[in-house]
Amino acid sequence: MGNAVSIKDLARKFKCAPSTISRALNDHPMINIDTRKTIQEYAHKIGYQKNTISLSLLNKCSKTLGVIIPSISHYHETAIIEGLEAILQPAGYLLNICVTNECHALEKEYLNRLYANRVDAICISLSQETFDHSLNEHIDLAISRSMPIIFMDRFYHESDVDRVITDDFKGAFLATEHLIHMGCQRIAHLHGPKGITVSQQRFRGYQVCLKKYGREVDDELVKQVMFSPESGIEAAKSLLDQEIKPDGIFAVNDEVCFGAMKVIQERNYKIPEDIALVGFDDIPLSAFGPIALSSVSRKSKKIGEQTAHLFLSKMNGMHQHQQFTLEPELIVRESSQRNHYS
Amino acid sequence: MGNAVSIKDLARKFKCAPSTISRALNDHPMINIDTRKTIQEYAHKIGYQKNTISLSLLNKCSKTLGVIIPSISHYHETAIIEGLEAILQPAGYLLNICVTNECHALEKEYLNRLYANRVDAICISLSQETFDHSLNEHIDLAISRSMPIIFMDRFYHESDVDRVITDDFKGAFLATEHLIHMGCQRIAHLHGPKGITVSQQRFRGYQVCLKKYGREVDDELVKQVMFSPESGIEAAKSLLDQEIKPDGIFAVNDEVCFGAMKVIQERNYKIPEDIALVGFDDIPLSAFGPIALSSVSRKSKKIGEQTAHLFLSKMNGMHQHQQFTLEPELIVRESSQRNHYS
DNA sequence: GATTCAATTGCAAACGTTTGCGTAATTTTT
DNA sequence: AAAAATTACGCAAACGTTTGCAATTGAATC
Repeated sequence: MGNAVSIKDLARKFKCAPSTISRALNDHPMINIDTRKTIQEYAHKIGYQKNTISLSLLNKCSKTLGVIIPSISHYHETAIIEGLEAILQPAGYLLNICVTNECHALEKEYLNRLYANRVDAICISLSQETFDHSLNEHIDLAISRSMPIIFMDRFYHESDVDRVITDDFKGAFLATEHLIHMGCQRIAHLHGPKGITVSQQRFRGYQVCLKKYGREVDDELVKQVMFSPESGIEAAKSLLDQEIKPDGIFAVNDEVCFGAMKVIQERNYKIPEDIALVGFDDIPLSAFGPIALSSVSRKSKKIGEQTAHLFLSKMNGMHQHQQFTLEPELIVRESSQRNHYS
Repeated sequence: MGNAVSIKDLARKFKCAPSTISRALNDHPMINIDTRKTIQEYAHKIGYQKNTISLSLLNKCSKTLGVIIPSISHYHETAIIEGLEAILQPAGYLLNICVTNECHALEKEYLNRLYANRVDAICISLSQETFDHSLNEHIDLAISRSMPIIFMDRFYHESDVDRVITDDFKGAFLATEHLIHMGCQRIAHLHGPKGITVSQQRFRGYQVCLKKYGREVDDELVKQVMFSPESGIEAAKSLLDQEIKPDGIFAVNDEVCFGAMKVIQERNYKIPEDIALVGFDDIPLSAFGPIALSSVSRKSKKIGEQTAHLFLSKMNGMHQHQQFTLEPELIVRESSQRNHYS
């Protein structure tokens, strides 16, 4: 890559100053129309392409957005990326995507590397380790360097930050309420990793809904899981091994729910008659499994789009912090649709 | 981002030349040990971080890899990204990820934008449109600009390029052979989009295997699909509406297979007794659906890792083109495991 | 006390591009 | 024909960093 043709090369070729070439290529008004045409044609012919690195240096603007996410293996994250790209590609931006695997050290390292590269802003969904140990110096450092930070999903500051999140509380509330409406008496919850905001909010939605309908929150019906089907399997087994078995399960996400579904079917319970199921995230496959899964859609792509818009507004000089909370939507399918209404 | 502290600011502060600061920060041997220490400590204190954009300009090396993929919503692509990151993060690289949505114009645009940003190389999996219309001038342009291009999965040049692919032919062969061993007599194939290499190779593996075992390839048992469950549903319906119904299906990928599975269950055929199923890609959920899906794993993460190694070797001066073909592996689960062996 | 040597530091160019200002050449106006 | 205005281009600095070479300093040697 050391032999790319530059504006200086063109200047030599045309025996003129680099500035003339620059003006010709940028359709500057104060340039002779013939020289402009000649230069443009020649530049196009030999495949000249502006080196945007020098522009980044000059303009202190790299036309690049840094994205730090804990994982990229779930629908939610990829949909966010799709949403970001849908808005930012037409705006001329590129995305630097960094996956932390829930590791704080990596998050810190990436944050620094993105700053070194002077990306125009960083969108971040915090890692679990960052949460668990309330580690936030790296974020504070980035902010003190006046790097714009936009939180997606997982944030820790209560105010004074830009963020785009889903109303997980409401989503969980809707899911639980739906199970109540379907006549479920003993609604279990598969609770996500503790430190993470989304897990907490979903659990809270579940709790508050039960209380609103006069139900007790039974600790035996709340199991801790990771965001994986394996974990859902374990938790479901433990639920079904208990004396008090659930007749409805609200899981922290769809992967967990798939795991639970497998166990339930293996033990010959019927879905949704014996046990109704509702997941979270509305992953594409949830509609196409042998039993279509009910799920709370958190409009993942929209999170990306909204984040992109927030970012663009910041680039346009909006200095006030903005916080968006998107509305989730309950999608009812076979796994929870009963004819029995209470 | 216009107020970042630079080496010049430090030079002013210490009343010395920028070069002294540079040498101090880089542990240059010819620098007084005390000044070095003082400068380093102060730089760390105020959070100075080298601007790598200027380094990119100077060294003609951006420590960034461009990645162009047709989609990011499937396991395969995200696993590739994980593989790339696993190797390239420790090596100090960042990834510019661009999703084309199978659109040629976008692919061309991104290719150009990545070149403008002077990424160190571009890994690309070609879009379907690029295939369908054999559009390759944009690739040729990039190559003529001496931008290193590494193909993943979907390529078009037969030689003289760097590439990392899976042996799709072999994977399809293994899947088909397995269905034959399971006693299937009428093995259908859900054939992916025509122009795409992987679809063609998988179809060829299916064909060659059938012929090897003395079976006819029945056109009625080969249905065209897109890479989606919806498409799998349609194709399965059309298969089951025919007079000659299959007793085994090899699908071009797992999503399609999930769609087919749904139809098969709705029509009360038993899996695997009436119809055995094998998919491709071994997506994580395939093991955890109510019926665990047999599938050909194409070691998606390994593709990313191998691509990363190929890239690094190119960065280290390896100029010869390298081509890697990874071995797929058949994972047998419930959906095809019969007790009947032929 | 003059010379040599080593240890530090400064200078300036380079990477590729843009842009304000100056200037030459050409045209228009008086 | 002289003055003014216009047109088109060049010069040089700037963005932040590195690095070969020159320069300075101080100490050691003759």
